[in-house]
Amino acid sequence: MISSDIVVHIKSMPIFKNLPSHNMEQLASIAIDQHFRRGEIVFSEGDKGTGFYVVVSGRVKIFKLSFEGKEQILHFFGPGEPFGEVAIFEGWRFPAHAQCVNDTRIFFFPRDAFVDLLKRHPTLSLNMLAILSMRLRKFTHLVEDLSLKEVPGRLAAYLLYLRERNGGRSFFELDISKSQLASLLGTIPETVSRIFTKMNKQGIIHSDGRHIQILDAERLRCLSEEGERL
Amino acid sequence: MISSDIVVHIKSMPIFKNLPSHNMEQLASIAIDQHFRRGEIVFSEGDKGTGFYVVVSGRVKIFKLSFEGKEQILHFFGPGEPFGEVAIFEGWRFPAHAQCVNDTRIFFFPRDAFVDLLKRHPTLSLNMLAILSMRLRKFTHLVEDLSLKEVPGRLAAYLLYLRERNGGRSFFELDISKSQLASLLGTIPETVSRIFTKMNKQGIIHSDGRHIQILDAERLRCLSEEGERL
DNA sequence: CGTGGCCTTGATAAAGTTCAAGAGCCGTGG
DNA sequence: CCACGGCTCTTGAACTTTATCAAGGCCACG
Repeated sequence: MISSDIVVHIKSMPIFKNLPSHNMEQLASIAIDQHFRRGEIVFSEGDKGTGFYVVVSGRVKIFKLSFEGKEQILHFFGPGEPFGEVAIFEGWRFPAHAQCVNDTRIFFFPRDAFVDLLKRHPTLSLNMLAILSMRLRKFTHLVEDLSLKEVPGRLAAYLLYLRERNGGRSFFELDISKSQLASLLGTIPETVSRIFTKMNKQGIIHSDGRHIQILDAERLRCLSEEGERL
Repeated sequence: MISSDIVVHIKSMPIFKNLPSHNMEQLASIAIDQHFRRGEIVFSEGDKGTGFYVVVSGRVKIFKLSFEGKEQILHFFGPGEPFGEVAIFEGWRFPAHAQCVNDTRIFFFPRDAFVDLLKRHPTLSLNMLAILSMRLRKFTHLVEDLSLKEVPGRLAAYLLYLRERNGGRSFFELDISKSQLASLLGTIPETVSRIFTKMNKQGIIHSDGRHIQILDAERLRCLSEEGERL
């Protein structure tokens, strides 16, 4: 007897959208319910991947580390988002680290049972293809940012993204610490701090701790899209 | 009557590996044979994608441009390699530009017919998933390089990669111009040139034009993996 | 033999990182 | 309730890396 709780969660996951109900139950029967504390590692770069994960609640960050310990965050994943799929289709080893940012609940789907299901359900494959495509698109953006924009431009883009994610409201909260933000933007906390200060002084934003208010969205757009200088 | 030439090429493409023969013919019947001159654009960022492409011969580069015109190359694709797939599974628009580096022959596969085939052939879906996964892995590397390594480290990594690709021989040729190499490494030709000069002076490599000989592979490894300085 | 492309080299400037110090904040425990 | 230690964040100054600008060399091709 499968916990109906698990089925309910699975039904709400975009990756399993449009699947017939009995498949949801199959999935529930292979899912392994896992709980992690804030800071715990789900997997490390190079680990063998024997399946993939979907976040139920909480948040996971995927990141790379340099020799000196500098961190580059590749993604944050929240409820409903899958991660670790690359290792099941190709290469077998995880290309980066995964760590829980909060206390987090995760379903783990073992590879073989899942691939079986994929073979029998084209819908599921197409969902998966769409997810990987979306991720590729995101990476394309990240590469563009890292190589073609300077840090103020990346920060500006991120603030505009946050505004969008908050329904277009110009007043919102940072959902991550500034150090994590630095790591996401491919820089260090000091640099982020200095840029925040400058943006405040120039009246582009008003920020206090994690509270951000965008005062001059047009200016942010110029910074992010046209390489304008601070 | 389908040109048997097309079928032959399709059969040799990894993406269609393990497909039954009659599907190869179906594919051949929907493939559109295209020819481009060196320098021609296949598609531009933002264009609507109505299908995807596979290189038959020649070479295509996928890249992003900054406002000031700086170029970041994301991939080079050669014979047998598909590109432009992201737009058919998600988002509809190409996230980057595609341009032919040489005179190039390409097969174009229209979206709908291809998705049809995907739905009926799990093998094809799994091939596709593997390809997208490989690409994600490559991007992970690219992001790591751009954000976590300095330019000498990236160049070192690229030289070691070239050596590997040449069956481990320490003497080989650059397959792209140094300007293109700069663009691939996320920097500018001047910087690449200076680093080559330094590596030569330090006896790490011996290079003359496009001919490269690796003299101290261990040193290259340190540069690329341990952040050692030139 | 001249012209255009690509590559090299040097001087200079900008952006970002490192190092170091200190401010603000919060939960714990005396 | 206050003091303490441990965070994260901020700020300043020196330094490193890389980009920019400018000039000149090399070579292939017409």
